Amino acid sequence: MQIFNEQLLPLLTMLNSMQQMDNALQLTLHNSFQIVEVPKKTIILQEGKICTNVWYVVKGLLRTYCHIADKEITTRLMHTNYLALAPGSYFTQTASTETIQTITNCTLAVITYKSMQYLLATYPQFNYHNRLLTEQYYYKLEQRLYMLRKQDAAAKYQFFLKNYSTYAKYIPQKYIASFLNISPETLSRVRAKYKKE
Amino acid sequence: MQIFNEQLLPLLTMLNSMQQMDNALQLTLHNSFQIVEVPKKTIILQEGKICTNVWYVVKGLLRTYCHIADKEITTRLMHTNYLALAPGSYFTQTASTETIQTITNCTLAVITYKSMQYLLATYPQFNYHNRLLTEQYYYKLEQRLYMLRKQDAAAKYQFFLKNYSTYAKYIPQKYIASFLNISPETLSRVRAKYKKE
DNA sequence: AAAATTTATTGACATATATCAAGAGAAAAT
DNA sequence: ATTTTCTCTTGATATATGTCAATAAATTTT
Repeated sequence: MQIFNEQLLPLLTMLNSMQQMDNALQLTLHNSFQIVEVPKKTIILQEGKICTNVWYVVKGLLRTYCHIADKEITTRLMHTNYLALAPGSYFTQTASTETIQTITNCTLAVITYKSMQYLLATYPQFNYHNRLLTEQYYYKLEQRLYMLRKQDAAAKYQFFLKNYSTYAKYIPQKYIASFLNISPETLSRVRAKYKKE
Repeated sequence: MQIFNEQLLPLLTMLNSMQQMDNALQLTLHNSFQIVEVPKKTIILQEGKICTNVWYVVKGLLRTYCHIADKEITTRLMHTNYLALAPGSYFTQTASTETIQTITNCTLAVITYKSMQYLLATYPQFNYHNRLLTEQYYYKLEQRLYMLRKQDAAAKYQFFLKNYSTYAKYIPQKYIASFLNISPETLSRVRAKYKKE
């Protein structure tokens, strides 16, 4: 019996819960990953480069950010059990407009775009898992879009609390502010008001 | 040789360009569609219902809208060669928070969720096309999210002009305004300024 | 541990956009 | 064709949030 790396078990379990993977697929997938330890504040994908990896977050917190009108905007917050990538770049294998950076020290499982393409071509079944994952990430993206449409700063912050409360204390407020598309000062005031009540 | 409905040819061509479909898949897919004519301002999916169809837009314009803080917000604009659905509802087969409505008279090709699931289960290859489509729609969604982060109303309107110019004149301004997350009055002022220059 | 740097808070003020309202224009209904 | 309804425009005003600045707090570096 194959001994799987326990750090990959949550990922494999999640994929198997969608649809049991054939042994060959599961084994090859498992062996395609490489575990890496990354210190905090490390850039793992630089804007302008092509995203040729997917990073499965075993442990830790990351963010993606980009520049809009000269400002650094945090566009995504990624935590344990999340797949980190720059979708726009990864899907089309063109230069990324986003940078991916660790916030805390992280344990990541890396798989290359090439390995993924091999797996998808060799095990047609794997397209199913991939489609479901893409659908899930589409749904999450839609939730963030709805957040940006919310009435005011307080409502946006509530969205953050609801979805990221577990990790809230590890994320600098200026990141949260740009993620919510409000100024750090406004976020500070919203939080101050919250504490009072 | 199979005679395909010419109204479905652009869709089939597009899917084949991703990866040539086997004859059986192509034929079954083709025959799973039903062509319908829908008058303008018709609701084809009501908020609260489960989205059990995908509508391929042969001809015409549609929108999705939802309610945020008692206001009707247009969340998507869909035109010829687009796949119309309520992703959040369709993917999970739960009640939709969005309504889908025609703007103009439309010719639509309808396929049911059930047929799609059958095709995906019977022809594993089809998961590939589905994943690529989901990726494409993910990318478009991301573009709309970036739009909402733009500096001011004028920049948002520019996004609209760039992406929807062909259809602009058929879309009531109040729909455009809520799509861009600005008030109709502000949009009117932005446009007035544009005309001057 | 102390110094230096970064981040968060708080106040004062500026500003883009929302809201309200009234009239003009366009589309739909009779 | 005329009336009715809906949509768009334009002005006046309100307001939430951005910007600037100065201090406080926290984090990082030496």
